[in-house]
Amino acid sequence: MSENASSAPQSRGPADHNVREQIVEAAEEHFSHYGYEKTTVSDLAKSIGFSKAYIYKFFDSKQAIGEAICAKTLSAIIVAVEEAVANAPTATEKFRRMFKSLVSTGVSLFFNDRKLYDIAAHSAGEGWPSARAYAQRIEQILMEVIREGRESGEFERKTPLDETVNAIFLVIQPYVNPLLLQYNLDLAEEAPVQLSNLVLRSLAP
Amino acid sequence: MSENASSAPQSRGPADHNVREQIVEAAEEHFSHYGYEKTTVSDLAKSIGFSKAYIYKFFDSKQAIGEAICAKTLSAIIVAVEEAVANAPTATEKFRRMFKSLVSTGVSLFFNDRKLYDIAAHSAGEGWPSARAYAQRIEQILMEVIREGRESGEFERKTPLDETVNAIFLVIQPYVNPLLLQYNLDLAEEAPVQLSNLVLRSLAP
DNA sequence: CGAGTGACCAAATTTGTAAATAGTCACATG
DNA sequence: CATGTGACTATTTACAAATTTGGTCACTCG
Repeated sequence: MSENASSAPQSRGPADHNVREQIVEAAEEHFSHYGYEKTTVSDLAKSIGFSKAYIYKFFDSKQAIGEAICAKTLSAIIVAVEEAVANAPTATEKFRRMFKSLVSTGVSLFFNDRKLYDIAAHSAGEGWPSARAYAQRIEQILMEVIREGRESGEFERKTPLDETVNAIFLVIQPYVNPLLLQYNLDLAEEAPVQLSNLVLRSLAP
Repeated sequence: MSENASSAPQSRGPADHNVREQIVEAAEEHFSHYGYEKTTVSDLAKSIGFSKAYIYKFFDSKQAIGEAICAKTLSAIIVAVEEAVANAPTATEKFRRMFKSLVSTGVSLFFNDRKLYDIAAHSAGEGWPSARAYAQRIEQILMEVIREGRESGEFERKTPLDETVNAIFLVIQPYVNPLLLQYNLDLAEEAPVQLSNLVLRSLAP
């Protein structure tokens, strides 16, 4: 939603009409169908009726295309989380729903769009900008929730905010980071509940 | 230290003299040098002067040998943890040291004995008995520490013990499970401190 | 009978090589 | 000049043949 593909409309390569978007669309379809490795740049070019060389006028590399669709995938998760948080009455409940929706969206990505999940996991493993932005946004939302809870008196205020947020971020990391989630799938059901309880206990005034 | 290799001395295969031990010793050396996959059971046999077939009188499979040295590796970590816990005055401090020693021993295994670490990680990923026993023992020690803290009045007593232990186990899991630790190495320094603080806050009466 | 093995097999792994792919560039074309 | 491309190369990948390896068993030897 921020520095995504379709944003930055200013001339970046040659014409800006909509070729870049076409590439992204084709990539999204091919990647989610055949996976990142199995789709070639020529496939993408062919499917939008251009030559492979032209693609490189819009993206520096195949990986850059992967980045674009990875960013799209991850920001869909963020949107789900934002909605979940927005609909919650208290900070306590915001945290619970945030954690839960984060995990369940991730898990459903894993089972329903494995190919896209794999890209996201790879992205997280390599520290691509899309993954960094994702993690950063989550931390940001988390901080807003904690701050709200502190202001409303739900949470304690002694511990430095940064420290609290950082620690909680560490707790949820294994279920939120696509690279790690896949190794914790068997805990995806219980972890959000159990860990929310623990975290909220640690936040008690 | 419990149901390890060299225990169970009763006749298991043919003679019990010390062939089994020789195998384990040779395996430990070869595995840590060349890795599990790169050492063949013929290598092991040759290095102790027997034929490959004879090895199978003592172990059902190559994996069983891997299990044995994996169990040895993991129980070395447990020993370090037990010492750390034993030397701590309070339950609070026991928990801090337990977590810290668990991580630092694991990290040092990763950097100093990568080949052995890889076996442990594989073991954890496949749910081998050695890894299960390791996790179980950690949970057990954790429970003892929490119980002690509850009895001494350091920790709260309202939450069911099982639930508390389970949640804390989930928190430390990513830094304690060899399969996961390797993806969290960059956090190995801060995580034990930050998370200990959070957990102990959640345990406050 | 207990200690120990060579020979054997199916499955996995390595190896060598032909084919495919990411990425570049000089050049069309209107 | 803006839009677009075929042809080229260095590097990967895909694949089949050849080798190795995990595992078994009938057998020897004392």
